[in-house]
Amino acid sequence: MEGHNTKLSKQRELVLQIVRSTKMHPTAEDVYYKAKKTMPRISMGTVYRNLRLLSKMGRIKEINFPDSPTRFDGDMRDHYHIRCSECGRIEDISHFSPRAAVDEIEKLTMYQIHTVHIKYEGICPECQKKSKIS
Amino acid sequence: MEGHNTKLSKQRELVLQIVRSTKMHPTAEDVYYKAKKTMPRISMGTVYRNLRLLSKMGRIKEINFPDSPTRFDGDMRDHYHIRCSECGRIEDISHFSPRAAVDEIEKLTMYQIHTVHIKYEGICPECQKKSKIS
DNA sequence: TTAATAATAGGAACTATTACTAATTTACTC
DNA sequence: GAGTAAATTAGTAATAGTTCCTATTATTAA
Repeated sequence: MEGHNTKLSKQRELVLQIVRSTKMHPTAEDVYYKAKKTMPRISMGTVYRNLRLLSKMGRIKEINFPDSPTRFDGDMRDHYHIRCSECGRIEDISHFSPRAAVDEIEKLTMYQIHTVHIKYEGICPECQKKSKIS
Repeated sequence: MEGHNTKLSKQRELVLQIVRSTKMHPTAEDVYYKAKKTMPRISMGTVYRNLRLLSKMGRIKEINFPDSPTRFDGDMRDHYHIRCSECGRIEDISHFSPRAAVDEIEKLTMYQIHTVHIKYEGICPECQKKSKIS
């Protein structure tokens, strides 16, 4: 996997810059239309491929909420997200650790929270064994 | 929205029972094939529609991880999920509050955790206003 | 029992995403 | 710098997951 200093193709650079320069948590489509303003011939496939790669490179984050397309976030600092189940907007939550009580987050954001999703991702014991062997 | 005591159609009842009777966090497809064993003529559309409805009724939960189809969980008790990024399996985490340190969860599960997703869902201030007016 | 309502099976349609391919760009070597 | 290999692209076709549509069937209420 390429490091943070690897030179990126023009298209990849543009995609990264677009995702980084907004707090709107854009979808792939959003990124595509913004990119077209600078590079009218860029293709959707290129946008998707680069979003995927940048995400694997650890330079942007994917945000998946149910029933909506994947969104992307260029802010790699530790923070969480809150979505309005009515209008679908996604906003950042900062300055609070995951330990913050839901009450506190409600006060901070003025949202009426009804669901908390907490998910961990990692490598399970069996797969850890497998990768040691191979 | 119907309550917990509303009588469900046979198909809806079956879908609910299948999701409840496993800890495998099945996909819609999984549910469909299990359902066919009891009701060979049940259709995919029916399975999807009922999963969606049951989820909206608050009788089952949806689990969305990136790059994989939606999974369903009939266990409505407070608990969290952990996915292996290698093999994709999803397991439950119980007995720990969201406050549990990642370290503790690693010890408990033997996973090597590399990502924590925390998401809140609720209704934003603007939408709260809107629903008061209408 | 009839009329209204809800739910179904089956299949078509849709949306988000990925895969394919020929052409282009970039990087590497002499 | 020219030649060659490797990476990336644009454009398009294909796919997977999910939702929608329609005619039919089941359920409920009067």
